[in-house]
Amino acid sequence: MRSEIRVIEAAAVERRFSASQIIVICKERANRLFVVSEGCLNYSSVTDDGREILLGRLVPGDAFGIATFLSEPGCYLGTAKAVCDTTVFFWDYRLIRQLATAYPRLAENGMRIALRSVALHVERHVALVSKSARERVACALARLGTRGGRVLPTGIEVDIKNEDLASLADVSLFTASRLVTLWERKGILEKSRGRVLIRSPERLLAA
Amino acid sequence: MRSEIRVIEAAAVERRFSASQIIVICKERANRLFVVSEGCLNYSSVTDDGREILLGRLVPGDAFGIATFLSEPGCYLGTAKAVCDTTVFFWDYRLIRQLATAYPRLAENGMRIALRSVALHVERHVALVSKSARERVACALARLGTRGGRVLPTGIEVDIKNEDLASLADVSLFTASRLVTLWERKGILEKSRGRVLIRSPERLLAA
DNA sequence: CGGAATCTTGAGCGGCTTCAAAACCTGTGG
DNA sequence: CCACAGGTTTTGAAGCCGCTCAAGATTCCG
Repeated sequence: MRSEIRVIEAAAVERRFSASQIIVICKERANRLFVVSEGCLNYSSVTDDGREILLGRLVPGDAFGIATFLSEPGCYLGTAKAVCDTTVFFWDYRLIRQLATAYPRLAENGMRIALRSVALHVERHVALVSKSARERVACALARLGTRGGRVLPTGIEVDIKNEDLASLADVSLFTASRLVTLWERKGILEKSRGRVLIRSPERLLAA
Repeated sequence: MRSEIRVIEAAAVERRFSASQIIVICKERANRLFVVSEGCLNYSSVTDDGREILLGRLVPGDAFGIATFLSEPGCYLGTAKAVCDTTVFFWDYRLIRQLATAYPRLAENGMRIALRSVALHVERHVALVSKSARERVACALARLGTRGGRVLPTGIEVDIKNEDLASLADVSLFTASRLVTLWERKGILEKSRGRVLIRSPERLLAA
């Protein structure tokens, strides 16, 4: 089991992407499995009229390209774009299939990731239908903080533009901006271009 | 391969549910894998304030309880309730785990189902954010027609209440009703209590 | 310094939702 | 066979949340 991991790790290729570089494109054939190692990236789909919809923010430990586990490979469900300098590991399709048959626990992990993804989407859907814009933005910010936020003595720092935050919470850029400045006035957080410092996650969610 | 299917089928238990009976409950431990054999059922989650959100309409061939494929079993993501008289096959957790290790193709099918589910949720999410209520209801109705609709000489018949249609399209009951009566006036469909007869799916989607 | 991103702020409006009430359909039991 | 009760559907009127649009302010970087 320990040795399994060593073999799989040894087979990985490491690649570095700089900010705003694109790693995979939505709807293209999924011929690689990726795992984020460092940095973070936006995973997004697009509407018919070309607007970008953030499906999620991927941080170290997150994977995409799970469709590589299937015998007839599917497609990437989103476009992955590096937010900051980011390194990923990847495995080619053939390789993943071999490893997955050799080590069934690998395939099971893929399944676990896929199911968690379904659960997240269901949760987001329910929130979108039943919660207010304010709650959704607060929740999105808080989640960004707990996943991939830098812990500073003064609070939790997150790299996010208002536009991306808006898309994550399914809200217009303007309402996101208004909410953030409102919270800043209340001292719940501090905002600067492309970054948010969350001083009090509790008060954020309580609002 | 042929024999695999026979073994798996032989291990299944068949069960009949009558209309509006509940088969599994949201968030309970997933200790069975189900496949719909006949009839149809609603798969739904709930909001904090108790409103029901339809995640999907399951028809023969559809499965739920995929979390049984994991070594530590997860939960059902929704409550399954029979819409009409419905029969399902199911396998207990232990059994599925044994079958899945004996026949890797079974586990792969589970993965395929999970990934399709993610894709469907992404599609619905994008539609919810970018399309109008009218388009979403039309699309939901059309999908109901192509999956599990009865083909009649005069059109495609679907068993659906306005309330359920509304929830599937993420629209209030009232706007769903208004749209359906509008389309009825135009001759695109006919509505009666709990049933819709789609005369022209093309004109429905074109609207 | 200039230009490009990003962010703020205000005003107006519109698509849906909400609420209320009435009409309708369907099966049930007297 | 009729009346009634339950669930379902229709319709209207009112209102609001969040979006759109426009313009300006701010920050960043080459």
